Amino acid sequence: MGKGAETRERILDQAVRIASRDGLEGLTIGTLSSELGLSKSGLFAHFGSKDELQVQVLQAAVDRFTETVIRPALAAPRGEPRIRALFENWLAWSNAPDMGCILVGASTEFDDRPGPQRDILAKAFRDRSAFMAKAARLAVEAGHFRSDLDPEQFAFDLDAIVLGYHNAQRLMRNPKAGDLARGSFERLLAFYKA
Amino acid sequence: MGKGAETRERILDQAVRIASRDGLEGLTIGTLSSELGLSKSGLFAHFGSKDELQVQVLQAAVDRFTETVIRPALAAPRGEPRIRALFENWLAWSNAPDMGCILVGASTEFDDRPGPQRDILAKAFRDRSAFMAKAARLAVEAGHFRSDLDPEQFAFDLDAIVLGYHNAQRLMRNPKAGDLARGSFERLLAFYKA
DNA sequence: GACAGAATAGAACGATCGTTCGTACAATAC
DNA sequence: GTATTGTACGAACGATCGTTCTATTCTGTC
Repeated sequence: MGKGAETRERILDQAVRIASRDGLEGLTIGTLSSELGLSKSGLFAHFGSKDELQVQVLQAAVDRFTETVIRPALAAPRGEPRIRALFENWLAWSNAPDMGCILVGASTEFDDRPGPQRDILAKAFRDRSAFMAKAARLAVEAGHFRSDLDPEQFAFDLDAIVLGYHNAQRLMRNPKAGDLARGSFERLLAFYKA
Repeated sequence: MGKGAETRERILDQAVRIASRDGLEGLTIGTLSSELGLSKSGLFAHFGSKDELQVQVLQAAVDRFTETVIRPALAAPRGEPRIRALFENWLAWSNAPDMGCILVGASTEFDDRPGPQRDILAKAFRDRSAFMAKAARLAVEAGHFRSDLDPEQFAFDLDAIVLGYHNAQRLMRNPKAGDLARGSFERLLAFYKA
């Protein structure tokens, strides 16, 4: 990896952190460069525009989500175990102060503003839904879940629980957020179990 | 109502609209004043600071939510009908282009930033949860729901469904978002029905 | 070790940010 | 009708925004 790519990674690393705290629009080239000890123009040259910086930050966040939540879940056996692993990994991600916020935050920042940022997010969320739906189908095939299960509905339900957890945990600071999310999750599983 | 209060209302009205599109931080005194045909300083004088403007915009949004979603639901009979009314009003609110976004958006903008904005949001969300929990308790008393229902869990579940709807509808533009949310809602009700 | 290209710094641009100030007009009180 | 108060404006402030230059330093190649 050349020197350029190396610092670019360092930049994105810090940028994800800032964007998770202040949102993607709150991420500023000035503060980002000064926190990294770089010059504004030096940092800017890596991306060419703020839009491109935002796009790359988003892509980095999406990649990390895949690496942290999705991929480890694939190590668990198909069916219910994999779905449980996915859920727990996801809760942990959502709780991480440096990253949990960025995708949810960006999704509300850009859901009404067309552009590449929105496109990346929409694709990432649709992919995630598709992954959950597929995991549900595999659970049906494995005999863990009822065969009349609607995979898309299952994906929606699971997504909603994690969003609810995020809100209860981060905004309301509800100490029972984890218990409530798991309660909801167990009811979901109980309903679909074969 | 004096002239001052009148323009202040006009300002907040437009401000809620802008904040719903661009977020509370994206709401700018310059654009807000120019969209209203006012001078920056004239508008500014009504609030004294951007923080205070944000606080009043948030409070206005919370009040409108109460007026649009909560109060009409209270007109429905206690128990299941009231809960159904609440749910449908809430979905409609979430879909309104001018307002549905502002509370959800602001909650992710400020969930990691202490201050009066966060306080207002956290209180509003906790109050809403408490209202849902109480509605669930009334449904138990009315004999519509099982007596072993956990009101707090019910409130979490309902909250999560609407958040999931919001995300599926606004970001993913999933045309089935309404069906999915209602499917989830019916499963919730079926589970708790006496 | 000279050289080409990439990587970074520095200064400056116009625009816009939130905010302050002094002033002018409008409404209200006496 | 005058005095007082409330309401809005215009100009300007310093700070910061994203961006564009030019110049300098560093990196890797023959």
